[in-house]
Amino acid sequence: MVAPENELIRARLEKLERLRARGTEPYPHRFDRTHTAKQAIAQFETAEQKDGAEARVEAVSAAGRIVAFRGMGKATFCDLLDGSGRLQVMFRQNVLGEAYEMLRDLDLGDWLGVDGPIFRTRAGEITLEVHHLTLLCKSIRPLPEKWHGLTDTEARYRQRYLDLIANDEARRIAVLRSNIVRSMRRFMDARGFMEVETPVLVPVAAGGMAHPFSTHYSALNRDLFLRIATELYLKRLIVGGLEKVYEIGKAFRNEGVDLHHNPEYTMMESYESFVDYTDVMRMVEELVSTVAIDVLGAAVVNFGGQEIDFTPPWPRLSLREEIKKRSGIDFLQHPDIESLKSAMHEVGIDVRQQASWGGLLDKLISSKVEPTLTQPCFLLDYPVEMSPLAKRRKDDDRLVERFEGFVAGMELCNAFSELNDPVDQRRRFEEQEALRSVFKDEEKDRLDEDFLIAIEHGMPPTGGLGIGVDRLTMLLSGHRNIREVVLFPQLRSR
RNA sequence: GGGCCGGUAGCUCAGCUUGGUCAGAGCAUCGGACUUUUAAUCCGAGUGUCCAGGGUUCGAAUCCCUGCCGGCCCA
Repeated sequence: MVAPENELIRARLEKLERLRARGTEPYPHRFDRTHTAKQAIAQFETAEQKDGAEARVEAVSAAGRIVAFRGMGKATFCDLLDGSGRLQVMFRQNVLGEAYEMLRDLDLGDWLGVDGPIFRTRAGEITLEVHHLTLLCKSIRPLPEKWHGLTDTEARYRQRYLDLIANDEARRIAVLRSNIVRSMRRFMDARGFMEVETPVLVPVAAGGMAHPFSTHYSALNRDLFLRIATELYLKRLIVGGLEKVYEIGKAFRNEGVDLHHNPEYTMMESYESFVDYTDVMRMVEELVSTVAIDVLGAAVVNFGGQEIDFTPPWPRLSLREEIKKRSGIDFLQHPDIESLKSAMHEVGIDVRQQASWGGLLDKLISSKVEPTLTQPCFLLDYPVEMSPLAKRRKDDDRLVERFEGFVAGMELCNAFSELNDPVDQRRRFEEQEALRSVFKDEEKDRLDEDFLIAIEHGMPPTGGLGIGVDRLTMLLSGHRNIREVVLFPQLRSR
């Protein structure tokens, strides 16, 4: 039993009992709907084009939540909200007779099924004239205010259903995100990739540099981690000969929450045999522009007042050159920690938090280069220290064939020509393990012995990619805050 | 982790500077009128853990301290 915690709920519970007393079932099992709001309106508009003012569409049945209620005595107007949008419906006493009385016990928030013809009112709104109404669900808790809606950020995140009811933008983002994911799948499938699923619960949180969540599997009495990447499992499949695979799924990072980070986030990773990172670059720019056109109808989007154009090709920028251009520092000239640290200090970067060479360079990139990358572009050729899974360049073994895609100052994706030399891979993992024991506060990749055994069997040349679905949704929806594109973002418990 | 801002009715907010008719408004709700309204309108009514706990005071939504939750900025 719901406690009648206040006047508003008590009043609704009374109505609920009144409805039951009059023989109305407030929670029926099903309803036959012929039209969504959008379809009903579209069909009427089509009829109007043919018949003009005489237009009428008969026998429509629609269903939705009452989100506005305008009673005028013997006539009443309601707005019903369904998954497609709003539909105004009109009730008249002389049409409904006894059934009109039910309106007294309806409230904003109730779900209603209605049947009747569609017409256009004097005020010009396409409206369903209700000949028969069915209560589909009685709501006993009041909705947010109709005009200002729900603006409290915390309530919008904690009770996303209210946000979805009250705010068109919340619905738009949810639908957009779904369309983006569908479009990505279609793109990958069309290119001959197969979608696979790999474990979320893993014995080693490898394949990236992040602090993992840990858990315990009771049946096997074994500690496990939530994956931080799908990379190493997908590459095992490449070893197995699946050639072109991708996975869209959650990865987890046991780290802080900010504008661009949620502890669980969605990535698409893909691996393609026989290609290198230049092929992956072409795929990424095509993927993103195709998805943009698919979901928005254009490859140009407005993001925070700036026009961002995803049309390929995106500029390929050398990481080394960009850093030099923005800070004057050539990282190849500073191969040791102290030298790099003092060079960074000289250009005004706070280097107190970073201890390792890779950590410092990462900071240099994020403070001097990333903010300048507004239009889509790729940064190429990272130092081997920060990229233990990528293949070295043929012309310089201090650098690897790796790129990251940036848009609006935000990292969108990360990709490389995958390292398939098992001896070098083992050495790189060992270096990461060594770095981690020295720099305990910094995340380094972890050695995954099973993965090493896999690639010792031979992995073909492979181009791999990881692209953030949340980030892409932010870019295409125009929101800077990841919490706007995640339906249920992580919050502190209350 | 640091700084700043916020938390008052179901929702959106005012009140806090200057402690004392300050428990307020609009929407929503309740009662009444109204058969083409659309933030419907008109008449009348009731809203409450003022985030929590402690302190100062004759007296605290208001001042002080601590905590919780959220936002923004920085690290």
